[in-house]
Parts: sequence; structure tokens; C-alpha cells
Amino acid sequence: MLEVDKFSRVPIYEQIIAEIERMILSGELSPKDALPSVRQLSVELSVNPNTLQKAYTELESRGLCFSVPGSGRYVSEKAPDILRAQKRSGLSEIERMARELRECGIEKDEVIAAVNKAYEGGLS
Amino acid sequence: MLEVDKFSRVPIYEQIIAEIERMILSGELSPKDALPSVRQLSVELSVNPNTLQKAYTELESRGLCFSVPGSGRYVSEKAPDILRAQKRSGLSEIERMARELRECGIEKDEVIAAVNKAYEGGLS
Amino acid sequence: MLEVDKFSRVPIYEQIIAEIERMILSGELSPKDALPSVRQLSVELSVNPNTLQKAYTELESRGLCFSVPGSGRYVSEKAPDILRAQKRSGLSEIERMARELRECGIEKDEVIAAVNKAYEGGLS
Amino acid sequence: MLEVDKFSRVPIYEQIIAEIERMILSGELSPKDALPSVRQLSVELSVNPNTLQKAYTELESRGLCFSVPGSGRYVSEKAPDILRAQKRSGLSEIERMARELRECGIEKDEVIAAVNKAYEGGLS
DNA sequence: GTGGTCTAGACCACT
DNA sequence: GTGGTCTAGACCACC
Repeated sequence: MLEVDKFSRVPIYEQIIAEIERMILSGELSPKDALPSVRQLSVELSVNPNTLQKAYTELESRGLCFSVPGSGRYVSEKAPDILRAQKRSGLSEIERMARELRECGIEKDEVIAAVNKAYEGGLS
Repeated sequence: MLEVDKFSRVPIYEQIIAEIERMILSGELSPKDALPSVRQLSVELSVNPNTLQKAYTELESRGLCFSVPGSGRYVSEKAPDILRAQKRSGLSEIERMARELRECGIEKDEVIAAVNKAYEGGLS
Repeated sequence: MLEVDKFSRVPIYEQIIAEIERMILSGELSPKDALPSVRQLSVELSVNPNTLQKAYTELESRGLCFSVPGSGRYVSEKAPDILRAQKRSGLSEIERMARELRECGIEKDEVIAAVNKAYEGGLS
Repeated sequence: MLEVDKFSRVPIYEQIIAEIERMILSGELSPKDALPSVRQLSVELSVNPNTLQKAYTELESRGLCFSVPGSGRYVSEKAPDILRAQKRSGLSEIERMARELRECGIEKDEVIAAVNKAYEGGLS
């Protein structure tokens, strides 16, 4: 349910962040749920505790979770909202990329077709 | 015509590569045109020659230019085609992002609207 | 009358200490009154007895209560005085912060206004 | 000009953060100025580079500085504004403390006197 | 030279 | 058991 690729060029701690964010968005993790402990996860993933600490600290600074010393780390109340708002801003990212393609002479129809392709069929 | 931002977090050599690619795509540089020499450019941009060397080596390895020892470096015949093909692969990138947005519950209409926005009005 | 927030980042034992101190200051607890027993309180608050023990030990070391083996723990005679003296030292804390704000160019009037705001209206 | 107390209970990296913030507020460090490099500072202060890295990363996430890989770390344009706004919110902190003192029966005059004391005389 | 990431292993405070 | 901090030392990409 939570995996990392140690050979990827994207840093392990960012992979963890992305995974946790995904789990929150999908509802796999809900507000007030406990996140796996640093030590437990470090064993499971064979990753150094410090690396996990870094990932969790970053999640915390984004307001997605909070820590209770001596107890554990929990998904924050507003986490799903924060993530959804964040993703919505991805629309401007798509716009930017479409503009780039346009400048290379790629037709609008081709871009629209790609979007349609993403939205057809069942969810992955 | 060729500028770099030393305060940007994107590596200078990548900025150079992007600039050259842009100039080839826009026709500002055509096949067989000479690229500015490393020494000349390093003075113009106040950039370390090593950095420029790295950019040019990368361009060469992508088949976008070739060097003639003792003479200089020239835009290759196939450069525009290579770049256009490369950019077309951006379509799958857009598809991937659209799929992500879909999973967060963002409607297809919103994505299409973003694409339309990119394609309306004059070119930048 | 005595509550703790297990999700707060301030340690539970400190919350307990603050609560007891507050009750002494407000007169809810008077000298020679018995404090709730560790066992009883641990059940009431669903808190680990060790945590309560730590809070009580700290209160004792501050001279706010004393334990009578085999009987219980009682608010000390001097407790209210000690606490009031302790709080009065908060004045120098305020002075320190005001000095900081001054160094950032915040006007004295603004600070005075904040104090006035705290002292107007009924007690919470 | 930049010192840390390794025996303090406040974490070294927070001491560093506070020092840098102070230097920005006082004008000792201006926007676009370079911060001391991680390695250089780690030698100067006899502190592990990782600890400094942590302090700098935190400063960066607060928008106070930005890093240019291979070049260095620089004070951001908006740093002074961010800090000033942050300090202004200290007014509500003062209000909170004043309210506490009030509840212990300390007169408003005493609090006002403390503020006056902070604002009289030359700047430290 | 710079910053960025990671590992290994230690100690502390809190529950 | 939990999270938080720190050290020591390594490797990488970038300039």
C-alpha cells in the first residue's frame, strides 16, 4: 500500500510525500487517522528513519498532518481540502503545457483528444 | 536573443539548451547555421565555459547539432524534426496530468476549458 | 473541571500542571484541599498514571503541594502566593516582547492598545 | 555576528533561524545578499552541516531565502516584509499574556508600566 | 566551491 | 513505544 523506488531520481522523501498525499486524496487515510510511525515505516521500506522524518516534517509544514510527541502523527482535519485545492491549481499547469504544444504547431484537436482519452474508461 | 537567469533554480545549462531549442523551433536558427562559440557565449552571458560546454555536449548527444573540429558547431539537418517529435510526446504528458485531475474529482469540462484558453488569442 | 487535550502538542503533564495551577489561582482549590488521586484521575482523563505522577512530582517540587504517605496529596499553604509571584514575573516577559516589537518599528500606541483590549470587558 | 549556544534547550537550528531573521530585520542582511554557505558556517560554529541545512531549508520554506544549486543561498526580495508582518502578529501574543496577568489580579497599570519601560531610552 | 539527499547511529523528552 | 534533534560521513548534480 506504500512503496518507494530507491533507484528513482526523484528523492525518496518526495516519493513518500506523494504516496501519503495520494492515500489521503483516495480516502485510504482520513483525518485523525494515525500515520505509520517513523520507525515502523523505516523497517517496512528499508529506508532510514531520518528520511521518513524529513517526509513527515514536510507534510506537517504543508498542514496535512500534525504530530503529538510521544503518541504519534495524525492526518489533519483540513488535509483533504488542502490537497484538493492544490490539485485544482494543476489546471493552469495543463494550460501552460497546451500553450507550449501550440507553439510547436500541434493542433488543438490532438490535445483535446489526449484529454478525452484520460477521461474515458474506468478509473485506474 | 539568448538569455539566462542566474537566480533561477533551473540549472543554467538547461536554460541554455531550452533557449537553443526554442530558437531552432522558431526558425531563428536553421540547419547548418553556426552556433555561437563557447568562448564568445561565455563572455556574453558571463557564464562559466564549462557550463556552456555541458549544454552543447547535451545538444549534440540529442542529435540537434554537430561539431566540426577547428571550425565550429552547427545546427544539424534533422534538428527541427527531432524537436517536433519530442514536443509531440508532450501529449502523453498532458494525458497523464488530466488523468490525475480526474482522480481528484475535477470535471472534464474544466480541463477542456483550460486547453481552449491556451489556444485562443494570438501567439505569445 | 479538569480537562486535557490529547491532540495538543503541549505535553499532557504540562497541561495537568497548568490546570491545577489555574484551579488554585481561581480558588477552586484552596490550601489543604486534597488533590485527586493519581489512580482516580488516570481513569477520569484516560491518561497514563506515569504521566500524572510526573505532573504531581513537578507540582511538589515547585512547592505547590505536598504528599502525605498513605493519605494523599494536598495543596500547600503557600501555593497561592507562589503562583501569584510567579505570574507577576510575566511582566518582564511582556516587557521583553514589547522591546522586540519596538525594534521592528511597531509603535508604542499599538502595544498599549493591545493591553487595553485585554483589560476591557468581563473576565473570561 | 552569528552565535549559537550548544547547551541551550532551544534547538540549534532554531537558534540559527532566529539569528538570520534578526539580521534580516536589522538590515545586516539585505535581499539578494548571499547567506554564509552551509560548509563555511558549519566550520565557524562547529555545527554539523546537516543541522545548518535544516535551518536553511526551514528559512526557505518560510519564503525568506532561496537557493541556487551550485551557486549559493540568497535572501529573498520579500524577506523583510514577511518578517515585519510576522512580528506584527506578536501584538495578539501580548494581548493574550496581558489577559493572563489580569486573571491573576495584576493591575493594568503595572502592565502598561512594563510596556513603557520597554519603549523608553535608546534602542539596544 | 555550492546545495541536496541519504545512511547509520546516538540521545532526549513524552506516553 | 512515539517523535525531535544532532553528529559523522558519504555521494550526487551544478558552477
